[in-house]
Amino acid sequence: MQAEVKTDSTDLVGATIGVITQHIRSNELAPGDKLPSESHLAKELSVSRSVVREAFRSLAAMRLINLSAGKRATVAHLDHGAMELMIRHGVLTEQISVQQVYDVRRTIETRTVTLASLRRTDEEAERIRFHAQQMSELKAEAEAVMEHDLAFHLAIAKASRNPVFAIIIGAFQSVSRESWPIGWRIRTEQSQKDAMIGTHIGIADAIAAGDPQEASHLMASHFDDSVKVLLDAGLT
Amino acid sequence: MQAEVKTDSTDLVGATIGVITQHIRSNELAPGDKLPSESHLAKELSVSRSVVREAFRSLAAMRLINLSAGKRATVAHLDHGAMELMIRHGVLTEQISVQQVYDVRRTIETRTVTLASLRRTDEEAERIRFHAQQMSELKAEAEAVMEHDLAFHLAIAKASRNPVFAIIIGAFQSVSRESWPIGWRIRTEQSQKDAMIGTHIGIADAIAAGDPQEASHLMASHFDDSVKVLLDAGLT
DNA sequence: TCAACAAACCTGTCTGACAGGTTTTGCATT
DNA sequence: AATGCAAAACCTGTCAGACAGGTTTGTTGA
Repeated sequence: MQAEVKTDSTDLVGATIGVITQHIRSNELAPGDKLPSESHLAKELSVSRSVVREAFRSLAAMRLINLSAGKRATVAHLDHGAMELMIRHGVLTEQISVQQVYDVRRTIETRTVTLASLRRTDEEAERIRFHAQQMSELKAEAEAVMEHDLAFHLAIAKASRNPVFAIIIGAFQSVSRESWPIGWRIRTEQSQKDAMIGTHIGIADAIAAGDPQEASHLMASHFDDSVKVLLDAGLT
Repeated sequence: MQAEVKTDSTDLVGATIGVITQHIRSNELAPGDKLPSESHLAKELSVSRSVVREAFRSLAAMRLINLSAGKRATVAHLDHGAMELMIRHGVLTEQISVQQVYDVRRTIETRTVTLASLRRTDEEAERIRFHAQQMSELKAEAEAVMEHDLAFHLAIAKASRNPVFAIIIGAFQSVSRESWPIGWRIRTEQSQKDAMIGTHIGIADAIAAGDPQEASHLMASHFDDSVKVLLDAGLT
């Protein structure tokens, strides 16, 4: 930890953020490790506690650290929360379209499903199949189907054993949660809904069977279909 | 804008963040549009200015809004800054490996290069080729080669016309900037460096020629090679 | 030894203040 | 009436001090 914040910097908070991240780096802090208290840092850097607080808040917003009342701030585990808000903001302000999100998902998920087929543990395969089956069993309740659908895709991303994929897929959840009901409603025939759920079960089977080609092929079809459905719904 | 923050919420700042994002949404604010002033919001929500300030800071950390002294806060354009810090943090705390980042890049960039081949304007093709050529011309200066390499990949992502791809690729830059020199040093023979630069020029040509298959094939090879090189360097 | 309690510490929030930077207002001049 | 400029109003960045809770730690008494 440096003794002082650069005084020439016109941005005290920014400089303080730098000191803190540097502190994490140079002390090789791991998730869960504690950071110095606000007042301690404030004294050490000769800035007011407000400045340190705002720096902490910024880092917490990006989910780099966790804050909670009374306790010291700790280094955070990787989390998709910040990116989720970012993507949501992009869609909200019309800088990103839902179609574009789906294209990214298709690109990534044909990969995660391939990796998951190769690397999944039995528990992971079981978990993935569980969500697909729940979609089938609860098909009368749209909300429940959606949640299991989202959980299904996230479980596959996690089984890919690459946390970056899991973060990105997780970040899309909030957007997916808004577009999903539209896709469900457009599939007016029960057969269409069954087909969609069937694809999920097929993917789960392929992953369990360790068949990456079949799995990625089904995943690609699934997304092609979803994109088509959303286009039919007039969602750009 | 609501008149009051939920008082039962134990997290005033969190609630305030919610009110602000809701304000952006319900007023359909676009990038550049102004937000209310801190004191105005504080009065309206019956909280202190500190709370509003910390909420603003949080949003600014995620690059959802821009702050600058004296001016009002504005809605921000999409930006990869927040995600960049997030990924960096993940690598720093050893929750993500460089290899994993490269796998994600490979997955995404074989797609962006395909899209770029199909959608690029002439200017974009020109810009992409420019960076590849600069890599060749400045091959004595590692630093310059690296910057043009990074710019090359980002230019392709932008030419894909999907901002989400550009954000993700942009977010990896800070990590790439640290691993790149290692890959450069491992390529001890000049012929290896030339081959690597040659691949970039080949990709630029394929994009200019509108040949997505050749482009994505070359990009895949490029990443296979890079991953191999980093593995040789002992980078997990 | 162990459990309850108190002290020390920490974060969350509030108030009030002041130094600059920015925008608006209104007046004076053309 | 239009224009240019200076003052006023507004805004953010930072600071100091205060107090209500929640958390941790250490001490004391059973």
